Amino acid sequence: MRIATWNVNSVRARVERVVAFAERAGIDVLLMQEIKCKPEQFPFAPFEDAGYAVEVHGLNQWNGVAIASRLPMEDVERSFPGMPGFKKGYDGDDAPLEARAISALIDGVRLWSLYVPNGRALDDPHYAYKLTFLEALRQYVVDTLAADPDLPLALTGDFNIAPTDADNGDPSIVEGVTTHVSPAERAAFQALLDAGLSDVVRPIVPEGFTFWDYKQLRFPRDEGLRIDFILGSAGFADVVEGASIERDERKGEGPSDHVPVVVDLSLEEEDEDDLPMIFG
DNA sequence: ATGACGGCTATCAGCCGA
Repeated sequence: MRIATWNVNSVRARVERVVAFAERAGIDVLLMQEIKCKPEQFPFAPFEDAGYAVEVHGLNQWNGVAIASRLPMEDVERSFPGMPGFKKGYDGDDAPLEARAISALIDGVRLWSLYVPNGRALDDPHYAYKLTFLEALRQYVVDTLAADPDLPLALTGDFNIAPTDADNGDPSIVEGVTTHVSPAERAAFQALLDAGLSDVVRPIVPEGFTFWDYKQLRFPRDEGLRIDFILGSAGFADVVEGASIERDERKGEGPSDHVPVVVDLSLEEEDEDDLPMIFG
């Protein structure tokens, strides 16, 4: 099974690019973030024509997550237990939820497509929301793995954190000045790992960014950030047999500012591509 | 070229993104 996570920065603006990539790369499950639309606005037809069913969680023009799969999706969940909400003028507990998390069980693997809040600025309420969101996510992982320690579980998506200095090549992102690199954000990311997850891509792809700002020639200068991850439980990491960061998807006409991150899993059931061509 | 930001709507200005 080949999965990919991708912040597409509006699925309507580049649906042809997104579906073409999924087909060309042989993606079985595409976990999308920032679809920027409601379900009734989602361009289902190009996905369905390519053999993908799609589960969508979108409330308005902001955020939005979806999963396109050509394998059966079971037990779809929207938002994770304990996920906080956010809205200007509301405080803490009664703020409505945003569309930042969707999950499905596919071939026994619990996959999440997550769009972690940006944070905006260190003194912005959105920054506190980001840290609360990450702590709730950590608690979800702890509870889920306590109930089922062997579960193949993966958190995929845009975490909006550059965990190490090597993950920050953008000179406008500075510790003490901007979000994405603060000690508190990095500690929250580390706490997810301490809860029983590991970055399954980094051991295979040790270098490289997943995002380059549209501004300031960031891509040609390779001044990007590594902020999109696939974090897997032990039961997930054990079946990872390959990974890639699809840097070429930042090139050409109308790219997203993020590129896909891909992982290959070796699951017993799925061997069609490896069998000899006995039927011609 | 990988080249100076792009997507959205309560649109032609303002918000959001990282």
